Amino acid sequence: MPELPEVETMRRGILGIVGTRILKIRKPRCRYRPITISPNIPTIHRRLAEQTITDVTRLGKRVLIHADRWVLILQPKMTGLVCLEAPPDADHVRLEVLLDNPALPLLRFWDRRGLGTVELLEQSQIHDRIILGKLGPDALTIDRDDFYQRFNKTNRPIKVALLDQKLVAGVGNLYASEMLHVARIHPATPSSKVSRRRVSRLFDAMRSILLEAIAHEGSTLSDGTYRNALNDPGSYQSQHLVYDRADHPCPTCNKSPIQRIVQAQRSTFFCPRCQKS
DNA sequence: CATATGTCCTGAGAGC
DNA sequence: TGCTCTCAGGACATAT
Repeated sequence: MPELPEVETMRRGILGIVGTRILKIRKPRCRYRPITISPNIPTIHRRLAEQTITDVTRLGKRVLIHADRWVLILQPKMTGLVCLEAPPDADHVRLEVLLDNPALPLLRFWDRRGLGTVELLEQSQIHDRIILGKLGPDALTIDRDDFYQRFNKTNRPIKVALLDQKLVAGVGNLYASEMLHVARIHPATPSSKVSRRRVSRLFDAMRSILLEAIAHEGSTLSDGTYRNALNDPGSYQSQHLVYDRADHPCPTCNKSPIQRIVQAQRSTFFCPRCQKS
């Protein structure tokens, strides 16, 4: 579930490792099927050991740890976490980075479902291997006109288009429903048929919701999986207007119940009264 | 090219 | 109580 706000919270949570030297990269024994790690651990260790971390950045829903000319890319996907404190449990730790810092001795990549990935690339490979053909502009830096042009070019339902990382990077299933509600747009509307005025409203809703969600350190849903780097839950779930609130009265109009529909095999939540066409 | 569907994975919760 | 079944969804592979 980690989307832009959760991944940005992970990034900010481990910023303190900048300036620290990497001692060792290792994979704890784990009874589950191993996650995808590329290249293999000994190679990653050989390239990163003794290198100093120079920056931690975010690319869409990935966390990037920079050291020398290398970039360690952590992709949490559904249940991945980046932990500086004790992870939720010891069984699902997928990668450990030992650091030369008594205050922050160990960075862990934890992932219960194991769909996440770890990849080490050279800085010079990032554009061709991660951005090109995969990622559009970041949801927090794209400009209003580019946003409109991109969503005007596809006929898919606008909710489905919002999940396409090639259009705009960072939005996922939860925040897509929330921003469409605030923008008062029906999620099934073909994207190209949404008026410029409404797309502009969506742009504003996207920015304000993502920024507010970051301020709340993301959303920890009822399964409790998502945690920040210190193993604390986020609090934006208390601000959700429609997500996972089927049959609850719409908090905006106080009249219609929130409706759940399925689009592209994913749940969408909206108010049929507030979000027409 | 654009769009749609299938797949990966584990644990929580439902239903019997 | 303990079993089986369904579902959650990010991103990529494959199909139409």
